[in-house]
Amino acid sequence: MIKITFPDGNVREYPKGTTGLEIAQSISPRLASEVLSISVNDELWDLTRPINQDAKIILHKWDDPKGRHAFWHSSSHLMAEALEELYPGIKFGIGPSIENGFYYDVDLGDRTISESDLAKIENKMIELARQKQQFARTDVSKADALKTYKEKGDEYKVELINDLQDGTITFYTNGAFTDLCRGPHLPDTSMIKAVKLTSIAGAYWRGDEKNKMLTRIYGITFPQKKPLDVYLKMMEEAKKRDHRKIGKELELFTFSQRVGQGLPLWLPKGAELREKLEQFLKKVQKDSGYQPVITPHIGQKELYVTSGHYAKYGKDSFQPIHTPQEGEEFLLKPMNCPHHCEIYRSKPHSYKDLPVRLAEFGTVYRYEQSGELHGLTRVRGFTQDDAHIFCRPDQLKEEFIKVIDIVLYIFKTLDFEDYTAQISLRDPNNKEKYIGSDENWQKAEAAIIEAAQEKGLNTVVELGEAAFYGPKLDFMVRDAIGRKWQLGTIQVDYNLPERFDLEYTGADDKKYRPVMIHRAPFGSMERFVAVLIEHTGGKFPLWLTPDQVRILPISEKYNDFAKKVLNVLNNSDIRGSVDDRNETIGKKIRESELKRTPYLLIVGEKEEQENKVSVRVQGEGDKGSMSIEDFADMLRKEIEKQLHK
RNA sequence: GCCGAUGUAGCUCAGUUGGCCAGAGCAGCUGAUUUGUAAUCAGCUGGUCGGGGGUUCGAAUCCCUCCAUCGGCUCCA
Repeated sequence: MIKITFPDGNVREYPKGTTGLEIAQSISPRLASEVLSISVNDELWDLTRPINQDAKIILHKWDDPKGRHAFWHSSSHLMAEALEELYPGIKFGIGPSIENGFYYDVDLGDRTISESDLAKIENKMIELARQKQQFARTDVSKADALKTYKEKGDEYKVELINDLQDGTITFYTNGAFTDLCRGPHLPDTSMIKAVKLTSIAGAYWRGDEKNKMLTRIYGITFPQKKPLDVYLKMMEEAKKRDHRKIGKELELFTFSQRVGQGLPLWLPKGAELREKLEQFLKKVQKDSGYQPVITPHIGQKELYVTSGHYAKYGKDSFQPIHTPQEGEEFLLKPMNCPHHCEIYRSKPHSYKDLPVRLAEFGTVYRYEQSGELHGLTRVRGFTQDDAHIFCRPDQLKEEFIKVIDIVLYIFKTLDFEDYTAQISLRDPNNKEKYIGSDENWQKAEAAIIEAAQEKGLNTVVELGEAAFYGPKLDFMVRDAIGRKWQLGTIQVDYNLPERFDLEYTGADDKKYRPVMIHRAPFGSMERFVAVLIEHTGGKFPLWLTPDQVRILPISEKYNDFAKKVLNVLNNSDIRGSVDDRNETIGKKIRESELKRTPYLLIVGEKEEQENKVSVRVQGEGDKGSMSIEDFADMLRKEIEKQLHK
């Protein structure tokens, strides 16, 4: 007998060689039908693999990423089996599970697959899944594994196996398909009930553009039909919320081929929205001791040679601007930090002055690869809500915490309730990629980790994701339909103060080096507005929305009264407009509803006589009439509540 | 930058195997109507079919090339 320890600490005895599936069956048949994979002593296993020693186990179901991982990984093998049957001789790269589904990279030789072939593959997958094929695991020696794939002529698998250690190699077989795989897999294919192949794309073998481009087929599967429908609905909803679509509908921003790729043009409504966001953050920053500064859009090449950015990004940036003066070169600024360093240098600093917090909504230009550009989330000219904090090393953690407070205040105000913080540290095995001393890196990394802990942030640590000059803390938010976005960032930098020879005088009259913090709570105005659009579906909070109120006269006879109402509202700092067109009230309502104007005021004979307005709330309908003052008061209270005043 | 797809009026889209002056709805303009909670009616204007080149008696439709957009890959100071 062996002892099995459950997550709650319970211990039960089972015969040696018991499988995860049998353990699940011993608890309840229902659990056995739902369980997808098992952790055995923190290692992810197949449910059908015999357990021969005492072990700590966790059973993973669909609600657990480790359960879905097995499900989608098995689905990827199922798709491979279908592909091999439909396209004999096809070669396989890798086919992992991903956050939402799975993919497989395949080399089709001379053949091609298009979107229209996907249904055929899906049907084949369903057909094979119904055969209840078992996933059989076999240990193979490296020599045998190589032999198998050399005979099959699959050079990709051969390359993968060459990198593996003998004794750790396993194959999995389902039906006619055998694949090199670490597992784990489902007991059999019958659990895969709903299949959707979502897209086809090119992907380089091993992500290297020097290698051959393989065809990547993405898909997602579910244990029932219903969650697939829910998923497909969610995808549709995401399409509806696409900021590029809503940005057009609400006339927030546009692009022009003639102006150039990735260079957004902010339309009046969008500019107004963006301005509100800026004012909001400026107020918060003023209260937190930041000092606004303004710097030019270009700087001498020397500036970026000093900062080190020229060496690293010069080739891939907008190229230098030349002047009539021979040899003179300027660069469009790709970041604001060097300018701010020069501001710091403009006068001597005492330890008593620190921290110095310089803030600027600074527009920067980066030559992103053309294929990278995407709506407002990835552009070539954008405005950072940037600030640089110069502080003493002993102030670092406290300053870091203060920045976290600002970020969290913003998230709270804009209803981003679900967020995590990613701590990006350097890759300990690849230290030469980074600049700065070991000691400084350790200090900075410790300060970030401690600050995040003290604020009780939900964090994940990523090694190798740090910037080349320092570690960072990035905030990832989930929007209203569950998608993840990276927003604010806080970065520690020991490098630029060194390069710009920044200093302050200590109490002992000696010179010291300040530490620099880069931070942008929004990230960039462009990206933040894009995420905000997708999060809200274009229904912005009242304080932020460009048009808070639209006044709709029943007919032209009441235009004068409508203008009077608008006047009263304007005097209460409420933004609005009158729809004085010669249109029916039904049409005016429809258009304003589609523009997502939060409040519509309908005014006609009745309202004019009683000096009242009829209120209609966007998406909710008629709310009856009230006096203009009461309405203004209601809006004022709503805005105060949104801004936590 | 790489692979693949797409590009028709301000917007959303039709345009059959290459064949009469390239269509619709919305928007816009003009007129009628003066409206009570999601589209009033009528008329009109508007397109070198992404740009350039080619094949053909004839090209939105076929070919080449450039540009842009979309889906990925790589990248993201």
